[in-house]
Amino acid sequence: MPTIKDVAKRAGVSTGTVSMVLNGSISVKMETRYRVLEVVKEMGYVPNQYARSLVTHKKNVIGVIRQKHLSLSDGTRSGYRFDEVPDTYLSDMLDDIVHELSAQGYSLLLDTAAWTQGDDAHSVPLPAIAQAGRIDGLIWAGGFLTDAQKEQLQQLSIPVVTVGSRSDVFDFVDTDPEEGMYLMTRHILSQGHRQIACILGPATSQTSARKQRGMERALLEYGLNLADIPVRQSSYSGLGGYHAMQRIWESNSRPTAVITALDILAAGAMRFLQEMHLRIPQDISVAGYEDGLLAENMTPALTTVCTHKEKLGLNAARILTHRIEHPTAQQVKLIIPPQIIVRQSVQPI
Amino acid sequence: MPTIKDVAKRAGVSTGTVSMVLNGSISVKMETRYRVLEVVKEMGYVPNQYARSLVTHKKNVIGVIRQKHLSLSDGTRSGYRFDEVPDTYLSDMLDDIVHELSAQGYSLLLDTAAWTQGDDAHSVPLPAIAQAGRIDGLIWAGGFLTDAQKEQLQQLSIPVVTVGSRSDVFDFVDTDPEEGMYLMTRHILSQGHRQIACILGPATSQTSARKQRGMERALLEYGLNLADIPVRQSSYSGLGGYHAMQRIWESNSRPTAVITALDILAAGAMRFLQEMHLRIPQDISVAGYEDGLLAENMTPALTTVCTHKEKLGLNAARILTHRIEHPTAQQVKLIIPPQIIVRQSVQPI
DNA sequence: CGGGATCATTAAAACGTTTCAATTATATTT
DNA sequence: AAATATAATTGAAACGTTTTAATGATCCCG
Repeated sequence: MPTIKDVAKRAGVSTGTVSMVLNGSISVKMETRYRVLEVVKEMGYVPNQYARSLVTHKKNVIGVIRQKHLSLSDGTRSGYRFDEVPDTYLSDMLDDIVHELSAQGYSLLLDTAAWTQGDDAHSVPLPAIAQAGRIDGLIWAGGFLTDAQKEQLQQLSIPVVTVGSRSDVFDFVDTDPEEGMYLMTRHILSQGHRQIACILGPATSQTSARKQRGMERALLEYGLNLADIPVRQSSYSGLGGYHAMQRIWESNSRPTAVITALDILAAGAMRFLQEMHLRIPQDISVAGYEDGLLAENMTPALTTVCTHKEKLGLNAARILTHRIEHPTAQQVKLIIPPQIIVRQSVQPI
Repeated sequence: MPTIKDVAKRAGVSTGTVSMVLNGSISVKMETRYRVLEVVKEMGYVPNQYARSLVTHKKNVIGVIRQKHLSLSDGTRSGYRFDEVPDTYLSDMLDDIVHELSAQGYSLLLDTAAWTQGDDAHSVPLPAIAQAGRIDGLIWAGGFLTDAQKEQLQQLSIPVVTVGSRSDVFDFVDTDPEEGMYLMTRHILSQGHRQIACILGPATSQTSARKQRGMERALLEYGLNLADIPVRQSSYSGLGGYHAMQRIWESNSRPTAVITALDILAAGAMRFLQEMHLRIPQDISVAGYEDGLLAENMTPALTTVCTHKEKLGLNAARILTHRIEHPTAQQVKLIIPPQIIVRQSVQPI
């Protein structure tokens, strides 16, 4: 692997000159510029990023941290503590983040902050990628930040953007769960449904709580009260949705529409309902939330709320690189509006 | 951000000593060791990885490249060229790769090799992460390697492991599409089905071709011939599956079982069949392939082939780190056996 | 043709580590 | 107590870049 010295020697110039050629400095004669470029190509020389960043303090790397909430009890993916961000969340955005960042000349260092149920927020160190000045900026896709985490991140003194949760100090881009659920509930109500049931996420989920608020708002507009309709909480899994629906059913509620906090909950609920020989949507309507792969491919196709996750990723990347160049700009707070996607699982009564 | 010099000065020793303490060298007095460690903690010193790697040539970073096949024609995700690896492929493994690597002290640099339909394999450079000695090893999740790509990778002269495709020079871990499809076809046949239809992936997909071979093998064992049953090719999407099923139907085939090359194709096919008012599995059985989120959450739950993608990721990481420590060991060829997952969408005739 | 300007190039320091030969401190033996 | 062996520490070079002050060319104009 040739170094800049090899190139310099072969081209008969100093390393400084080579460096200037490669960094596009203006004051180098055309003639030598071409000669150097020639040699560079010939030897297949590529500058060593690490050596470079040692002197420039520019790393051209940004870090992405997702947080994973491991439940001590079962070790499966279903047990969350603060599960703002279901597992698929980051995966969907990663593509766009990578793409946007690499277009801007950044590479992406990925790590997971594992978080076990017993852990005190203080005792969880940031992943190694955030340490030791390896990155120019950080995308935090780890859900709600505890105070301890916030402080840790601030001490890195690099730009941070939070995606999928909000922050009072960092730039963020987030969805709007309250609004999304408000829209969906209103949609259902506008179709004439009044006997409504609801399956939310686990009690610890902030997102779920926000969705509940949105739902309540819509209900009130129609003169209904959240307290009057059956609401069940469930872990974010198909089975959870199934059981939640079962419990609703066994409490003798006979809703004409079920609103869920996630597509996968809707899928579980639908399974139960179909086992009860109900037809969807003729006998009962079911709504999802998220608009992932599941929603458009199941039968009947799911009427759901699209959160536009691709936009989250893209924007997080853009905001971050912008912030790196403008460290003192005002905090950016971007909220991507949700959108109702009407498919087949919801029908007027 | 304190450097090793700061620590050395404060602890009243030389930088060499601090370095030795931190790297666990044996010949340093307990007393000074403690003093140094004290100061390190006190100042929150973390060694600069890049400076370190400059001298040790150890980067503690491994690269992951996924390949993305953009179709010029439509720009959507449905148009692949060599779509060995559907988009979700890497996402599912990434979790395990990250986890395993970080357990071994490595970080993960992620990049995408975008590949547009017009491109000549020669003209596509490797992503930046692979260049300039930034990584100790590379996980290639990019599908089938062209000769040009193979050569490029070899020139990096770092260990490479290929996941989801096989190679004659690099270590690889792969699924066994032929075997999986063989098992599924046999399963279907053993349930008494003889009128079978099949929906494969696009013609350019090597994986799909391998599945076809497996299917053929099973058919032959039962005295059937691939030529006698309706086979359609489709892009890997729900809509593709839908249309493929439609074409089969309109050719007046009336199979009792449909075998598909991917869960999402099965989902599309099922939608069409349900629109024809057929009940699954009572009237017709449908089998998937992959066992992703979709399979277990749709209704009826999909009988499918599990490819154990988590194992792919985990093993790719392990093989790579092992190879880094034993550069001369024999080529590792790991094939993860597929497994039939019986759910509800297939029923004896 | 001499003398400033301007342009092009270089040499050396700096970035933050590790490593190793050389040095100094400490323990052991006679 | 001197001589030797061993343990602990240091100083400086090296890794591959960029950057800047200084030097060396080249140009233009009177």
